[in-house]
Amino acid sequence: MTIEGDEPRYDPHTIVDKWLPVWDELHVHEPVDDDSLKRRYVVDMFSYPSGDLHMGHAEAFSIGDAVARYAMMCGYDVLHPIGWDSFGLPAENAALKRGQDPREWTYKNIETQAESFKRLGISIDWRTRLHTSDPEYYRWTQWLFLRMYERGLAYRKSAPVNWCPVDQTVLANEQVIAGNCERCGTPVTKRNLTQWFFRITAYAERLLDDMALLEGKWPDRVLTMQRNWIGKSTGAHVDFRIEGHEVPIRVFTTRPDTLFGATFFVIAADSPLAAELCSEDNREEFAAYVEQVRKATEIERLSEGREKTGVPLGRVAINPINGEHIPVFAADYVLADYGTGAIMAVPAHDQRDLDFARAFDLPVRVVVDTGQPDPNETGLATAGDGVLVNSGSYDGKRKEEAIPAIAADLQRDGHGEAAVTYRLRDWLLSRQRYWGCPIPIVHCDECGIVPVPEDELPVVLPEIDDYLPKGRSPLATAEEWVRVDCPRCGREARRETDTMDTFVDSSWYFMRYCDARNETAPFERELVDYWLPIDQYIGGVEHAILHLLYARFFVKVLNDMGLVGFREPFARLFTQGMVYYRGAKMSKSRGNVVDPQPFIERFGADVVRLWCPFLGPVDQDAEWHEDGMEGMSRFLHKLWRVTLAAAERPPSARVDTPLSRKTHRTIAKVSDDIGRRFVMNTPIAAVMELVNEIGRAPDDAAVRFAAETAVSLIQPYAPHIAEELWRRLGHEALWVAPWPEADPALLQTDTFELVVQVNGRVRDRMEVAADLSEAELVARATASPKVQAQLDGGQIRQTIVVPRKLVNIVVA
RNA sequence: GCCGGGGUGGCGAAACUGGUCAGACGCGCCUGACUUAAAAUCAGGUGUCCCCCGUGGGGCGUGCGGGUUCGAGUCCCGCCCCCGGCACCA
Repeated sequence: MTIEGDEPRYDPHTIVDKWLPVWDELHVHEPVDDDSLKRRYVVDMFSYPSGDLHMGHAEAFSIGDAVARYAMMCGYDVLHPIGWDSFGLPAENAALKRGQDPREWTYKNIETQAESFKRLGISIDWRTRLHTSDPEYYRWTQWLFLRMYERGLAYRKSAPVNWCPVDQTVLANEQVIAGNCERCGTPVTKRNLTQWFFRITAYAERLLDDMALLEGKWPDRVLTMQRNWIGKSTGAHVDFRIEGHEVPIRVFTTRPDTLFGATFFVIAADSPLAAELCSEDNREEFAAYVEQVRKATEIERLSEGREKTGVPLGRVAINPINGEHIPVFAADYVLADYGTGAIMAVPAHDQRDLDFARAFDLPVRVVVDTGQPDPNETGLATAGDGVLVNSGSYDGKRKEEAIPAIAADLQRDGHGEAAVTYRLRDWLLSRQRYWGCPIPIVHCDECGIVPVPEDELPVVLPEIDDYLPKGRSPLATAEEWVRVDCPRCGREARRETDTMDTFVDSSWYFMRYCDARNETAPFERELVDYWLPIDQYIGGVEHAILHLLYARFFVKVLNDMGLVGFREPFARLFTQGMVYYRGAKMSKSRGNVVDPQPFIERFGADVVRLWCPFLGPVDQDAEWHEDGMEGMSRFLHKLWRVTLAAAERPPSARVDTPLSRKTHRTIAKVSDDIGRRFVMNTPIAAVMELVNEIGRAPDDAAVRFAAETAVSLIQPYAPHIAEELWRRLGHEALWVAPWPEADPALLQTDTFELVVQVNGRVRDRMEVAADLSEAELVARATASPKVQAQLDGGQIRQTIVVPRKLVNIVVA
């Protein structure tokens, strides 16, 4: 298997077999943690072990590795870790389908994937390796949960929550995509359940504010998506007294200026408040309505243009600003968990309220004159600017003056105040499934909710026989595990049987990487502060508001706890597009995965690593195809050929030849593309161009230098062939070789091709000296016979000179 | 409906701040070399139409219609189509 000597042909496999063990043995991909070195922390979003890697992974990790290797060659001490997000539903579903233990299935897949990463030659520091389903890891997930609990950031409440009837578990809002379950696509329904939440809403403002730190460093669309998701709106809280009810009911409105136009009052039908307020006479009708609402899926409920429905509650609310009595309804167009779950309805100025008013024949009173036609006639609510009417002493005020004025008056009179509300809701973290991190809580009849003492962590996931989801956690069937002495009073108590959402596991893994084997803490602050924030985080757009928001929240909490010294985890984010195949996103669950392995066997890892990013701009979606991978293989053969030929030539010192100039331009282009622009297809194309030039100019004095440079520049993408060719060029290890630097003097040319235009159309081009003055350039241009022919005696009205580029002559 | 992204050759795509006849690089296709032949490999050509035997020359071309400019794929206005996100959030 020796590769010494002069094989005429490039054989990818012998090269991979030669260098992989060398890299491993010499630990070349582990940082040296030298304080004097500039450092880079490059993280690819970790993988979910639902099977072997597919081309989507291959693309993502090719990009990440190119960034990591480029940074290494630029002299950075690079930490490039790896791990697996190994808890989660698919393992459990697969286990059910095959009668296999979720553990076995998961860890087998992890091994397969790890092997694939190795075969691809990704520059990973394997010492960081972690799996979120290892007790050594989830012990600290539980520990963090308890710290959150102590701070009141983890709590239990009964609320209407999203329920997936197929997966038989609750879901966070972020996991409901257009009314469907994120994982299985089933329409989601609502249920009133007691569940665990993280108080992410307490951080809404800071999550929003700190986006200023990310501006320009994260893709705009991700920031926009997060901003929309948090959904801040400013307005006022207004308290309405309900006749025969002691406590006033508070509503939120963005339009306190329309308070005089409130002609009825609506409470979310599925909120406890509606049931509480319902009068005896209306109870039957109300119960039937709530039943109907509960059964509707989220998708039906949200569909636009749907008839407004609701029932009267037989109650009267009193408008605090004018004492007016208005009827109270329960309806499902008001959401129980946004704002206060109740609204004042102003049909003239809100389309939804107007639709309801027309369905129930309720009065519509215009209180802001916008100059638009009367909503009573058009059926269209008016929302624009205008002047207040029918509003007592506020008449004549403009909308924007009225909003603060009314809010201030409400506050003065104790009926409300200016307020801010967010669309973001608390993060529902408990799941009624087996394969997840157990929530470290004990329920005691005497003491209530009792946290598991720290020294008893981890609460190990018990082994059970039946994983089948039944609407309550399968953990409940592990009776011996559930039964436990209360840590506080010692009486018999029961363990919490819900497990955590996997997004909890993935909210802190990138910190654990820095201290993956720590047995006394989740990580040491010093180590984490050394590497984080992550310099470059790379992953799919699909996590724009799930993982990326949750992780930001976690880091802010840890920062408040003094466990880390930074507020944002990901200084720079790159989101690659998704890889599609046969019209759908490539994924195991859709059954349209393309396995890289056969291609690695046929063409070698380098070709696969080059081909994925070459498919198109990596930030955009791409349709997978393999026509062209062959061409990539041809390119490497050509690189091999021209480099071995160049290796025969004497070393080329700094010479000024066409090829050396091309080489320097290529260095500048590739460095800029990878380092600044973050594009991956064009640097590969640029190296191809250079290699073509080398092939065409085998006798150029700079040929050896050009070949050496091509080998260096391709290293981030094709490290194996690069390493081998580098040695054959007579050098030591490529991984310690510096990234080539472009010589500015050789980027510029002494002459350039001057383009001569007449009236904006190119008529001639000529090679001229670079140091000619503008006047001289114009003189040369006008002297051209072709230009003269075009001028045809006409008057020259203007000449435009673009330095080093063109002269444009404008004639009448 | 609202918010993003996009529409360029037979195909994937380049053109980064308006400036070298737009189309780099790769695929495909065509031609040639090698071969008895084919495959593989290598070299060259390849937007489109018109005049011309050819050399050469000219016109038209970046979803559609306008505009700004000496000059527009790039900027502005108005449309059409595709993809993604959000969607009764008061």
